[in-house]
Amino acid sequence: MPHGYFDQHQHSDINELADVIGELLQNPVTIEDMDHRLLAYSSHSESTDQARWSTIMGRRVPEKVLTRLWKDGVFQHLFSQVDPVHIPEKVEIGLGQRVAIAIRRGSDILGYIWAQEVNRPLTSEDDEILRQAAKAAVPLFLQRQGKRKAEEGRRKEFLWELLLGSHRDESLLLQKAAKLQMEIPPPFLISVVDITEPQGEQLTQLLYPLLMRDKVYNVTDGSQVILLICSRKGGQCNDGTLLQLVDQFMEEAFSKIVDKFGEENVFVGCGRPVQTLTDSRQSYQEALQMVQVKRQFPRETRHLIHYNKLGLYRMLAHMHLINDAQGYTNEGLGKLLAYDRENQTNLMETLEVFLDHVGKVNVTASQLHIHINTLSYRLKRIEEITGYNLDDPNDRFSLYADLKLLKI
Amino acid sequence: MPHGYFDQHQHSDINELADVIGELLQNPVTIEDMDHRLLAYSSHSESTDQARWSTIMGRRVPEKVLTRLWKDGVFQHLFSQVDPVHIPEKVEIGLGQRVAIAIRRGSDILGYIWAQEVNRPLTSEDDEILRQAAKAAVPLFLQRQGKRKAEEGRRKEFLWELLLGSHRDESLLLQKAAKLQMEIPPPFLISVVDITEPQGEQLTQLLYPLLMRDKVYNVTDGSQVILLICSRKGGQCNDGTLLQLVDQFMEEAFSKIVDKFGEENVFVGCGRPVQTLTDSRQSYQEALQMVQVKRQFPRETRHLIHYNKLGLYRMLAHMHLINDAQGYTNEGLGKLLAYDRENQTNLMETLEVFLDHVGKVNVTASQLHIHINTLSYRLKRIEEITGYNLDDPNDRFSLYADLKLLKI
DNA sequence: GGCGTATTTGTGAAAATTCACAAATTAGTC
DNA sequence: GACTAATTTGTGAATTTTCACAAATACGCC
Repeated sequence: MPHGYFDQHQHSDINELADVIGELLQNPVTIEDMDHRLLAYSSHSESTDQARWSTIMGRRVPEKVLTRLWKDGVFQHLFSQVDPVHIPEKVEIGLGQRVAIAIRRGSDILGYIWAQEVNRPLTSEDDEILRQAAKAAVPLFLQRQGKRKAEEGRRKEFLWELLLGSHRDESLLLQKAAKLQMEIPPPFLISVVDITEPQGEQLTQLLYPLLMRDKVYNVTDGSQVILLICSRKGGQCNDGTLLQLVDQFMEEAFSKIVDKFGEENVFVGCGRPVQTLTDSRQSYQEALQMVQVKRQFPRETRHLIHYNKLGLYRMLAHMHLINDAQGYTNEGLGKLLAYDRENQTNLMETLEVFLDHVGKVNVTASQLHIHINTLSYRLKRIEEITGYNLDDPNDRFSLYADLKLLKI
Repeated sequence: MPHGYFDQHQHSDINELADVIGELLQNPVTIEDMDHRLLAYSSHSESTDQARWSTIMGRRVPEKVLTRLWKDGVFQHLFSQVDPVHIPEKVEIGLGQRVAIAIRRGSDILGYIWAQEVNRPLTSEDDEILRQAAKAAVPLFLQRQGKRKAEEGRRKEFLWELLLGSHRDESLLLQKAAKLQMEIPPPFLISVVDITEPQGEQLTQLLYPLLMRDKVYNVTDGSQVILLICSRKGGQCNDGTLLQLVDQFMEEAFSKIVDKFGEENVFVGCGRPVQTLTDSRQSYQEALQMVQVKRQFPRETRHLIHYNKLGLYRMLAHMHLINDAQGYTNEGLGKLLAYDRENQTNLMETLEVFLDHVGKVNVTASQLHIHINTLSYRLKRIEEITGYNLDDPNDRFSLYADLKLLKI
């Protein structure tokens, strides 16, 4: 019957626990939460490896190490079993030989304990120590989680306040943010991720690793997840680098979500970068507008992420209103539509594909599965019927805009 | 000393005068105003030619006859001399041999008297009769002109009312129009002709023959002439045929004006066709907007006449407002502008010419007098600097629109 | 002056576009 | 079924576009 290593006292401090484990194993120990942020590390040992050093300095496991361990299937092991996992040395990422165990409650993983093997190799006896250590850590994690939950609630409340309120007093908002320990160095922006079918909560879970890695705050609203994104290193970040960062973030996030839900169900939009918390609302509105536009024009706006590059689609709603007010209709397109209806042709589609491919005939023809001469014939026909000249930039613009407007 | 043929009585009626001349000359006589509208014709004679017959039936000299007489220099003769002009037969236009004289007061020409030579040839004695007849006609013309002036004044007043007032009661307007004998069968439209330098009055004079031929009412406002244009045959005219008619009218008018003042000084715009007098204002506003836009974008809108085909330029002012309100700027173009400034390049111009020629590289290159590979290099550079993709329709339209917006 | 970078021009080959013309196909009408 | 008109596809040649690569030129900087 095994010894009860952690029976004597309830550990009130997680660092204390780390020290106790370290002493028992006679090796350096670190404890991380589920997002690999450093929670505690044993203090007594002097010798360590590059990976542990970086983790402590950065208060988080380096990305490089994490991705490598993912690739090597270490985490998959940790997820699927209760026992410690022995990991051989991986020189390329500065990771010495070590043992890891997941801290779990039921099927949930709360965090990890890592033990190096620098002073002595770890035996199966040590595995038992780690098993018990993982159990002993659970109450500490739950306690921590409780605090965090409450704080998260207040943070989310504040985020909604930023998104919806129309504020005047920037300094008041800054104070609130500071009280909630939310660092939001400008510039930042608001992004909306909208999924047709699943609940936002599921989405958040999916994105969780990403949300943690970059400086992102989030709230959920029905099928939407709303993100506030800023750079970790505030000072050196201008609008351009923020957009780059978001691009990168979205690329990863998007592929994850699309894998799960299918591209046609996912809509992502970002408002413009803003400098003040007061302007959060503006950025949020823009992100919302983007999502709406992308639902209406999924194909045309598929590759768009940033509000500033919405181009025509930024104007479309306004143009629709103006046209309504003026009683404007594009007579050429009207005639074309009538012609299509009367003759069961599809000149309208032909025109749209043509315009969507900036007038490249071979691309258009192959897209429509027609002979290139057929296309050329149809285009001539379209010019005759509409009275527009496809070689005139303004006529092209009119047709493109009015064509898209017809879809509203 | 010559006989005073018309001394005995003041002719109160112009038809009476025509009959007296006809009897003296023993030949058919017609009297026309300066615009060749029939005012009177002698009644006694039975034999006549095709030209006279058409003139009487159409209450105006046929266009065919007029243009031929212009070409043959007959009118030039009539303008430059006080004596009658003898005109040989012109079979092709059904014009028999005749004599014509201008009715003048000082240097102004008020109208014409025509005498055919069907019953007997006209001698120099008859020329004297015509000279005296022309003199005798002057008071009748002045009297007529006086009436017309007053009526014209009331008509112009009414036109301004249509253009500027915001009316509710269509039937009231119709009544007024009827009282002024202004037939305005719908559809009609308002057009504005704007000349940079000369006074509108001069312009009206230049256009006078055209104004008379088609159903056009006009008023002058500073450097602008405002026209209300409708079809003579109201019932059969729909919007499309009206636009065609206007095209034709403008083609002729435009060439006349451009010949005189140079293309860069002339701006013509037409509002949309409307069905009710109440809507005149709308059409007028559109015509005004067109003229304004054409001043701002003379090259781009040179060939545009109808409001409905303004395309992008119809939206530009609105878009400008929206952008201002949103604080939107096209960052790509901003970068390009900065780049041009720092490196004394002209990528901006390159881009504009490229877009103005719907992406045809050879046209663009020749327009810019550069090698085609230079152009291709610059375009690649433009894409790099702006971050826009010239093969993306939305990007293209954004650049096109925002480029033109920069000029406002 | 020399150096490196940005820009322009040249060459040539593959691919795409334009155009005219002919043949085949389709659809509607009598 | 035969006829007509509209549409589609095919062929071929002249022109244009695209692309890669090399050489020449321009410009700022040390």
